[in-house]
Amino acid sequence: MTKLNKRTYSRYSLDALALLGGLIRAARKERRLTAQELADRAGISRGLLQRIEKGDVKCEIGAVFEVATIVGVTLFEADETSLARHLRQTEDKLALLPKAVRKKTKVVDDDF
Amino acid sequence: MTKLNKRTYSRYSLDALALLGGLIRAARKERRLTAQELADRAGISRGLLQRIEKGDVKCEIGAVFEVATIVGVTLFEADETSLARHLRQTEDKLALLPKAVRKKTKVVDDDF
DNA sequence: CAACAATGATTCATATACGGATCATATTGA
DNA sequence: TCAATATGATCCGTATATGAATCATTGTTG
Repeated sequence: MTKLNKRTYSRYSLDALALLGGLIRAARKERRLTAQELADRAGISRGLLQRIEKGDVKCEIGAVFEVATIVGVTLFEADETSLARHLRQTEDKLALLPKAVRKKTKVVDDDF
Repeated sequence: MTKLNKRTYSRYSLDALALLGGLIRAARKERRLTAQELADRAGISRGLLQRIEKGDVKCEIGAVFEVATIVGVTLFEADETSLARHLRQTEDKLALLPKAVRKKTKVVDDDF
């Protein structure tokens, strides 16, 4: 079966991605790191780093986050401890919500 | 040639990714969206959404950002206009930095 | 300016992320 | 409770992202 489903991206997603790439690039230059050097540190190829800095949508998010972390671009403006705390809070919040979302059956048989 | 290079990820990257996935999941439930519904809106499969909410490092960053955007999880705490402004500022900053990083030639002729 | 290093942009082979299908389990509403 | 639905977790075929290699161009330093 041919898969011709082409994904679409909102303007916001594209801008956010471009911004993230730009921040990484700026941080790398500030630290006077070669593209090759940063790529090596992150365990990726120079080509992939190029695409990341361009804001390419088709990149492993893990690779992008790793590169960002290495050059000090923080995604959540939070240090590790506060990140872990935030993680727990999110988990707690999830515990309060229903575990499955059930859609109402169209026909409402409403005899109180 | 077999490629056996396994990537590594810092604790921070993994936590940040898990947090992002958790935030997406929580936002989805708050909006009472089924996994299938959100996946459809984002133009991805339910399986991929599962991995995204788990914080899987191997996902297209574009897909993750798109899902996050749909449920209202903002990465940069910025609306679109301010995002665009931030983008320009980053570009300006880059213009000030040297375009290429040149390493000092450190090669010492040490054959003796 | 000359030599050299970094970047940008290709191409290609291959590892792999993806969609789709399926099944089991969990959860909800009646 | 029961039936219906959502979720979780597989497996598989295929589209594709990745690494590696290469070349041209740009930028840097001596």
